Amino acid sequence: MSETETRDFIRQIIHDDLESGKHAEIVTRFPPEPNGYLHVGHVMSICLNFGVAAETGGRTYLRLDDTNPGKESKEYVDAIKRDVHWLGFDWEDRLTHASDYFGKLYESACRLIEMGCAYVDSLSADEIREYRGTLTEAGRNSPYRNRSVEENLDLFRRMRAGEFGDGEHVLRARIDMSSPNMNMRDPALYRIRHIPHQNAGDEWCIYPMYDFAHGLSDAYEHITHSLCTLEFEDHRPLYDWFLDQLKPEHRPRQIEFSRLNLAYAVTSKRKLNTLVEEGIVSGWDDPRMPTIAGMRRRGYPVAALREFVTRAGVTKKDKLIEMGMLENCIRETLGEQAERRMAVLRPLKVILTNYPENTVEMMSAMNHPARPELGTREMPFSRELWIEQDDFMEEAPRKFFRLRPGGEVRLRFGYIIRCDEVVKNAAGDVVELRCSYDPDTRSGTGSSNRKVKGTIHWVSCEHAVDASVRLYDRLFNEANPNAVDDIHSALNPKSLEVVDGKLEPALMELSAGQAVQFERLGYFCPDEKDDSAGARVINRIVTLRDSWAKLEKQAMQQQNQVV
RNA sequence: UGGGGGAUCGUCUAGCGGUAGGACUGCGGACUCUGACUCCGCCAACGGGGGUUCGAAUCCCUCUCCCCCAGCCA
Repeated sequence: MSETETRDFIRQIIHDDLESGKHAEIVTRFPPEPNGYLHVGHVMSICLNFGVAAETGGRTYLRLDDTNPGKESKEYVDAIKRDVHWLGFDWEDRLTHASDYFGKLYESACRLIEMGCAYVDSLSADEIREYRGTLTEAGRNSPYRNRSVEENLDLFRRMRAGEFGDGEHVLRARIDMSSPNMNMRDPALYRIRHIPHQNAGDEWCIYPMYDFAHGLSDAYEHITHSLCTLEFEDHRPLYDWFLDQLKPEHRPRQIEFSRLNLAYAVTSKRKLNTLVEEGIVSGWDDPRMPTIAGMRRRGYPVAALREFVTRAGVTKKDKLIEMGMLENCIRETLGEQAERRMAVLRPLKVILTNYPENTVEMMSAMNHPARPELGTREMPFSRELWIEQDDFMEEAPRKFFRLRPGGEVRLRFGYIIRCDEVVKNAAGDVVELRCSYDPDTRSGTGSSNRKVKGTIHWVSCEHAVDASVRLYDRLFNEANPNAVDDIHSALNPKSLEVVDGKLEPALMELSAGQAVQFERLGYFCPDEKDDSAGARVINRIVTLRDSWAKLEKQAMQQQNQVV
C-alpha cells in the first residue's frame, strides 16, 4: 500500500506529459540573472530543473538571464558556473545567455509592431507609472498608443541605431490598459540603455525586458517545462500572450513553485548585497552566508544540501524551513563520512603528577567508530595535556559526569585520571589541574575494564598544533530576516567567535575543505582561503547534537524563573 | 477595496471519497571509552462554519487568515 511512489506536482505533470506523448523528451533550464551570487534558494531550483530532466533522460540548459546590463557582470557569471558545477550538475554544451538571442528577439519585436501588437511610447517613466493606474483603478491609454506601424517601426529602428538617449522612448506591448492584471497593462518590451553588456559588448543600446525575453528564449531552446517561483504566477498570462502572438515552433509551459526560505537567513539579493557592501560579512563567500559559495567554504557537503532540498519538497505553499532541518542533513552525511580527530577549543592544562617526565606513549585512536576499515592513528600522550575548560567544574551538579575535584574521568583512548588539586591565579580563575593517572586503565589493554561515567577528549601539550578556530552561529536573531526592513536590528552580534585551539598532531595533514569530526565538539574543516600549512585556520561546520548543553540551558531557565 | 495564489502536527511533507502516514524538532528511556551515533517509546495536525455522502483532509457553498502584483528589475 505504501509502495505507491509519490511525486511532487511538477514531476506529476512531467510524468503525465511523457505518458500522454505530449513530449518525447523533457527540456528544462536554470536561468539565473548574473547580478549576484547563488544562494540556498537557488539550490532548490537547480536540483529541481536538473533533477527532473536527469530523471527522465532529458536535458537542462544553464541560461544566464542577462537582459539588464549594468547590474550584471562576468564575476557573477563565473561564480554561478562554479556553484552549479560544485553541486554536481553538468550542462555540457548547453550554456546559453538571453543575450545570445538579442538578434532574434529584436526581429520578433519588429513583427509584433507589424502586427499592431506593440508601439513605441514616448512618455517618461513617471508618466507611464501615472497612466498605469492602480490595483483598483484601470489605467489610461498612452497618447502614443495609436502611432502607425510605419512610425513605430521607424522609431524602434532608430532606438536600436542609438539615435535616442536613455529613457526617451520605450517599446511597449499593446494589450489592455484596464486589465486587472497589472502585467497586462501594456508592459514594456525594450528600453534604451547606452551601456556595454557583459556578453554582447557594445553591440546593443536597447535591451529586452524579462517578460519578453524569457518565454521566447524558452521557446528557442525547446524548453518543455519552464519552472519558476510563485511571484511569476501572474506573469504567466503575459508569457502565454507572447507565445500566442508570435507562435514559435515550440511552445514551453511555465509552472510555478514556492521559494525555499531558510529560517534565520536572508536570501533577498538586496539584503545579501548590504551584508557584503557594508562589511558585515567578509564577502559573498563568508561562511555565515547562505550563498552556495558561503556554504561551500563553511564545509557543508553537497550531498547534505541536495538531501535538504529534497526533504523540503516541491509545492506551492510558502515555506520557512527550520535551520535544524539543514543541520540534520549535514550531521547525517558528515557523521557517516568524516573521520574523527581530537581538538581542544578552550584549553585548560592538566598535569599528571605521577606520570614520568620526558615520556611519550602513542595511543591508538579509531578514525571512525562505525567504520573500522578507516583505520586508526597514533596520538601522543604525555605528562602535560590540554583538556576542554567545559570538561571541568569545581562545583559540579550531580548529573555532571566529567571532571571535578576528587573525581575521575576517562581520557578517550588514554587513561582514567583523578583530579587531585585545582590551581588558580590571583583572580581566582582555574588555570591548571593537577591530576594522577591510573596506569592499569590504558585504553585497549586487558586491565582497562574499570568503568567511569565520563569520557573526555584531550591533546598532548608538547605535541599540540595551534589553530585559529572560527565558531559560527546564525547571522540573524530574527526567524525571517527577509521580512525585516532594517537588517541591522536583526543581526546576531555573536555570529562569529574565534578561539585559539589545540589540535592533535594528525590534524597537521588536513587538506582544505576536508571535513573531520572533532570528537564531542562538531564537524570542522580548514578554511579554503585563510588556512595555510604554517597557520591553521579552521571553520566549524556544525556542532554535534548536545543533550548536556540542552540540560544546562533548561536548568538555567528554571533558575531564572525562580529568581 | 482589483487580480493571481496558498492554508494538514512547532517545521517540512504524504494523502487524489474508505483507519490522517513519514521526516525534522521536542519529550522519555536503552546503549555508549564521543552526553555523538544507534535503538525503543511518547507528544503533536486536516483554518472556521455549513452542505452532499453509508463514509469527506479529499466534492460543493461560505467565511477567515497568509503570500504576490502598481520597475524603463528579474
